[in-house]
Amino acid sequence: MEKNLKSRVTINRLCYKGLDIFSKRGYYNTSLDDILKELELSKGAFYHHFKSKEDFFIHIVQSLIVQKVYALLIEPLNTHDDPLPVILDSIENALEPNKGNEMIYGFMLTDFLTEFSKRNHEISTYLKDIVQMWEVNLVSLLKNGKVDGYIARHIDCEGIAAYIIASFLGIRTLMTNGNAKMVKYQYMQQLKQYFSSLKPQPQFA
Amino acid sequence: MEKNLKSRVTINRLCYKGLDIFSKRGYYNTSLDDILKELELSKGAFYHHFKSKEDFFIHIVQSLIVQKVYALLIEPLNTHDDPLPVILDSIENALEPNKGNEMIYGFMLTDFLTEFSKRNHEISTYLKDIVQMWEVNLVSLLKNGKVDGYIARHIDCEGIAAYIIASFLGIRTLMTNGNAKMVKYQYMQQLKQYFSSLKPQPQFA
DNA sequence: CCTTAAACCGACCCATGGGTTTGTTCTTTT
DNA sequence: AAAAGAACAAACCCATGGGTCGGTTTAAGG
Repeated sequence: MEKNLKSRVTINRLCYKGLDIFSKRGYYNTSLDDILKELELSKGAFYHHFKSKEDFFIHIVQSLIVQKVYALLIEPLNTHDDPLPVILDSIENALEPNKGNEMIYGFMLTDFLTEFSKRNHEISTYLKDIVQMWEVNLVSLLKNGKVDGYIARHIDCEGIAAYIIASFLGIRTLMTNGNAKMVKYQYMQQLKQYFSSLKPQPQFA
Repeated sequence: MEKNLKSRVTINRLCYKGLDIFSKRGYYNTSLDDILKELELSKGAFYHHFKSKEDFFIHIVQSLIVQKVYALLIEPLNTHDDPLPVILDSIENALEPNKGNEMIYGFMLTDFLTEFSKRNHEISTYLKDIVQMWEVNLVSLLKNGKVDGYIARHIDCEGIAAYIIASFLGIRTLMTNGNAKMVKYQYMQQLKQYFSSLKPQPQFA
């Protein structure tokens, strides 16, 4: 195989498998050997492509995770329709179990955020940036929605965004039991309920 | 000092300092020596009182953490008033920075839940039990509130509880930035907004 | 070809940290 | 007061895991 190509293939295999295992077992609870064994690669191979485990994970964050969050939670917001159903759909979709191999619900931003918040400031920053990117886009969409009359004028759009994000991050923690499906259903119902209170109230004048 | 008393004093010092440091730096990121050094105790002292680090933490959970959650989030629910303001108050209070020494916001249930969910099933169970205890009490209070006409009849009380818990757990993650105070304010505002949608709608008949 | 360097292997190094063991100092007990 | 055991000190053991290093294979270029 061509050298350059082979290199990229190996890097890709490492990143995908790394994200897979990291998101299942956690970053600090996963050794490099855990990943390398499954890929039948050696330490030498790894350290030829990455300068450290941390460097490796940052690479994963900035390629795979950013991309995933963007596709699931941000790109769908690029619309001029009523914001609330659009947000509901994107969240519903993001909490769906992966169609593919495993039952990883939604994605792993929450877990990583918590795991790194006390242990690695740099990685924390990258992760928080992703959340903030989501927040910015939520706020923007909501403000447009307010202009278009989909959302009551007295509502604080930044507050809504923070609340949506908080509940989304939190629901991941609750879904780690066996009752994930039920919890998700309850969550979506209440999110709808909350959203209903954000609409402009019908005028009786 | 009397032997028995001295023993209890040491155990208490270990547990309080342990919870303090664990909640700041995380369980797996804290070595026993980190704790023992601050207390000027030795490994021998520790392993005289506890059979392992895990055993130590379980002891902390079942004494200190349970007690803290109970005092902050469960005991206040023991009322027959309108549930919604009561819940609001208890959460507001639980997110308040500790009056005492440090700026630990609210408490650390979320962090520990996430940290152990993938690494220690037994401890996870104990922590989830605490959350469930909270949930049960929330549901109970909400159902009473429904009977008393404080909450609209068509609302799912289990859903409300799950949603409250999710958002509470999630807000902790967002509050780890510098803007904790602002985030908390936004969160409380939106929680109020959400709660307003749970009240029985005024009848125009 | 034959050199060169990228890609990779695997043994090794070493700091960390949970846990053990041996020994010492007290208090309690008889 | 002497034996016994609790409370602790501190040196030690050892598995784990990130990172290094010398060597080997393989593809690219002259």
